[in-house]
Amino acid sequence: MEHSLKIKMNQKLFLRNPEDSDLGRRIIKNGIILIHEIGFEAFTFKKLSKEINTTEAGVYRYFENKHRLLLYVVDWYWSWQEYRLVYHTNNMASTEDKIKMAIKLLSDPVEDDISTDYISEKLLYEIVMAEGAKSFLTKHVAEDNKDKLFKPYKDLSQRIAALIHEYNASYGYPNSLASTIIETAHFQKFYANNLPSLTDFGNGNKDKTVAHFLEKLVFSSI
Amino acid sequence: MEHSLKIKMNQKLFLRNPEDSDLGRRIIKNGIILIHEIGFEAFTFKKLSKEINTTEAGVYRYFENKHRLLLYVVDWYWSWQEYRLVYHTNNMASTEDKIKMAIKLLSDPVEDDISTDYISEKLLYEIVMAEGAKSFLTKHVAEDNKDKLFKPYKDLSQRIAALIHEYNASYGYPNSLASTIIETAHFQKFYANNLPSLTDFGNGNKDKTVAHFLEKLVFSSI
DNA sequence: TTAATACGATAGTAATGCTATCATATTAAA
DNA sequence: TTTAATATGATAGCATTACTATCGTATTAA
Repeated sequence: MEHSLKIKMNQKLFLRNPEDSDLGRRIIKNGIILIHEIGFEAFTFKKLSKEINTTEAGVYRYFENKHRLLLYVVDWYWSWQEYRLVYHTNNMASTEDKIKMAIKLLSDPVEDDISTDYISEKLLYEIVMAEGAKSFLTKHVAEDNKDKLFKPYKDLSQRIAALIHEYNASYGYPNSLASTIIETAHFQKFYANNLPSLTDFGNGNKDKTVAHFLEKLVFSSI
Repeated sequence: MEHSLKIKMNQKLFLRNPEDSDLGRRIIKNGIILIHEIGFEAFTFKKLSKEINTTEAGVYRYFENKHRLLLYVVDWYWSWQEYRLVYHTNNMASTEDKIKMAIKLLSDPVEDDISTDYISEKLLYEIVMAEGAKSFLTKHVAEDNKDKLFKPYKDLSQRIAALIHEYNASYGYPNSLASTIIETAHFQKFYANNLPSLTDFGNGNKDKTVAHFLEKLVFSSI
């Protein structure tokens, strides 16, 4: 049996649905590759259009601007993470195990899976680590939020918050703890790669991992 | 007695030291105001030069580009926070109290203090909340790090890590916990203001604060 | 008194972030 | 099967951004 994961994306993210055409899928696929390669600041639609043999105007027909494209791929990533969480905790009895699985899925290195042929989950993971915060650190965060552009992130966070509540209903900060887990998983990885003195995940410490750090943090406090 | 706080800034941050001239101080002062007002993406040296009645070239004589100016003010902020931490924990006997003070200083609303007439700490705090991560989320983070441009942040983090180690020498993740405290304090504030469902700090919950959330988190796990 | 410097004024240039128009190929509807 | 709609390619254009360079003058330091 072939599995093919189809994530329903918010219509406000795009002008024309990139899933529906070859050009659209090339925009997503090579957009991810190019953002990963040169960084979101240096990334332009002109450069992308050259990579995929179309014109700048061709890309603009799909996305209003590069920030919307970033939101698209970041949203896709969070939806994918939520799907993975549901999938991997489906048959689990213990809430503790479910929370541990959530931490593991957010912290462990991501490998490409077969779910979508034109999206590299591994590159997406690195993009979210390095550029993810830029999707909401803008002056138009309020309008974007009204358009529900952060829903996938919130859904994931709320799902984890619900697990925390299930584990201990008297704990006072399930939502903050959930968003902290998600942010910290990605930030600590970024630090470990780029500013390692801010972490304890040196090359010598094979036993010390982001997942273990977060597990201790979470289960001590809830 | 008049106190005047002088923070020694990394020479690589600027081409000409902005502290040394009236124009330089106007660049810093109004740079902070303008970044706060329109956001770092929309901020340009041309707009800033108009505000302070100089020319674009005039600003470029002080800073290579706007990212360096952001680094300058962010570095200033972290140095100021470290200074505050040292100052406020100076006469404390208990390590626990010192850690609580660190959390408090990073989490509580910042008010302008008299330390520097041309820098608004309150605006800086909001800039760091909304734009701070952009100072290191770049493709040139490695070179910037070599130039020690993140030293103030690291110094603050290491000082907190040292307190954590002092409190419990057997705890395995003092550096990661310290950087997590700093990041989380600012991120949770940003969320509370902009994406409140990711937090538990609604207007109704006067007793629930970022400081209390972090205190519980930290002292449960160490 | 001269020499250095800081700054204002102005110009220029490549790249960015778009918008608009027109032609053509393909697909869908009548 | 003709017609109409749609998607893409090709090209142009334009305001803004992100700089760099030059020149004259006022102020300051040697």
